Amino acid sequence: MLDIKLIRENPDEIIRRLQTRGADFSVILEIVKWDEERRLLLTEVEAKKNFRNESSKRIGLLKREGKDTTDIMKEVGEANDQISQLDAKVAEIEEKILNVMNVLPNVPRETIKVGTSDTDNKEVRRWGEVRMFDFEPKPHWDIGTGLDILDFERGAKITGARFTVYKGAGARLERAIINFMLDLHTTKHGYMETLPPFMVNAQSMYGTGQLPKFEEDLFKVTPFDYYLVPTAEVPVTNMHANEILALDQMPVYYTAYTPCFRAEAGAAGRDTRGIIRQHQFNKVELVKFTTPETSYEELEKLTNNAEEVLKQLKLPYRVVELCTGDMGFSSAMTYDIEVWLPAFATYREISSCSNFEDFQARRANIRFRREQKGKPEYVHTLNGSGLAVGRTVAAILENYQNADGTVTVPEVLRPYMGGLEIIAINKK
RNA sequence: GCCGAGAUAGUCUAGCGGUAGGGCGCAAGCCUGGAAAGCUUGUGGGGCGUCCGCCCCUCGGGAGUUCGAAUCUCCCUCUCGGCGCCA
Repeated sequence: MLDIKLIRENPDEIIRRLQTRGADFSVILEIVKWDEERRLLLTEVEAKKNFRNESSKRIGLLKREGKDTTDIMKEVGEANDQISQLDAKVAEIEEKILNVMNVLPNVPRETIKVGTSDTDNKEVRRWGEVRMFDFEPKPHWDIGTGLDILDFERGAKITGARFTVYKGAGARLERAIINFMLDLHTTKHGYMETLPPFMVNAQSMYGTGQLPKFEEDLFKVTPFDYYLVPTAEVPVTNMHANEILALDQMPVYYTAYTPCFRAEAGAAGRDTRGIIRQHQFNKVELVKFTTPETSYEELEKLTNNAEEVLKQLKLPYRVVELCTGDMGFSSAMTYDIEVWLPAFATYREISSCSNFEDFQARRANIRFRREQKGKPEYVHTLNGSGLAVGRTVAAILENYQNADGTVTVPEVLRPYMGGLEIIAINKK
């Protein structure tokens, strides 16, 4: 949610910056008109309410004295009719404003490169040596089925397309990665581990910006008003909804493992093979609540924390800064971390780290106080994947594959795999 | 799922048809050599305004009754206790 005061004061500036996302936002000018109309009506109806309050007090006094109140009650009755009409008009305008405000994306930070798609993204840095194979590297789905650690057919049988069964060392590898990431972030990077609900209510989805605009991307748990989480960002950010944080407890760092559920509406035909794009996948998420003046510094640190996972796994990656046209709805600035996948011969997104500034905080009403008596201000919220677990498995299978079809286990994961060094075909 | 009790400002609590009172916390002022204590004032959201102020809203959410609702009626949500079911 954008600040209506900013829109009121500088509509042209807001329009200009929003339009770098590649859509038309002249509706902002409508909002400004409605907002002015709303305030005029408010002044009018509040004067009438003042009359009603004063009159009601007098009626009380007059009745106590046993005097006649017929005339004044008639006046209040008329005022009441006008009040209910004006109130209805105000509510109508407010709804109109809110309906538009709810689907307005965040304003990109001033420094973000203007562009229309991922081809305009700016590469910030690269890390690691891309491995040269002396054999033809196989895609992770061939490696996974060859070792019988990924079972796509049974996943489809049990549930449907884009669901996969992990078996034996594959299941253990997934679990090992989760534990490794959580341990790294909690012991080295200062995050508090949380294990939130995997379903949230509509209010929480609104708070982080998934609703009302992106309902078709979510799994709804009928007949409840609950949704399966598409990312731990939703439950963890909403942990502090409607709260006022104390300055001395900030910045707040949380990490959380959750499965993520995405309908992937509109993704038909893309990444249909393998585990790159699933309806259900695991992710370890990093979430921060910061003051406005430190949020961009915290974004750098958060991104570095996610990169550290890839460094320790010795997986080559690059970091790109998303252009205005490629950024998510709620974000003001986003870094994507892309891991090298040999079979695709390209870098693929494995983490997305964003600063939402006060966009989510305003929707979810998350504030902090600088001083005991000070006015509450909105916090800045940030999050990033640290990392997507399924895609990490895919990256390990492809980058660590051997000519005989086996896969070497990255050193840092071996303690989590009972010392296993090589994943060979499942014996049972 | 059933029965009961609750939800009041940062926090605790009173009020149960006349427009939110008190305690604590916090802040400012007075007092003081300085503090504590004490006393006074303030404490959420919004609107209007020549910055002095004025007004509206807010008692879990919504609808209704009334000149007037924290208070009465109905619906819903959540919390706590008991019973039932259950990994």
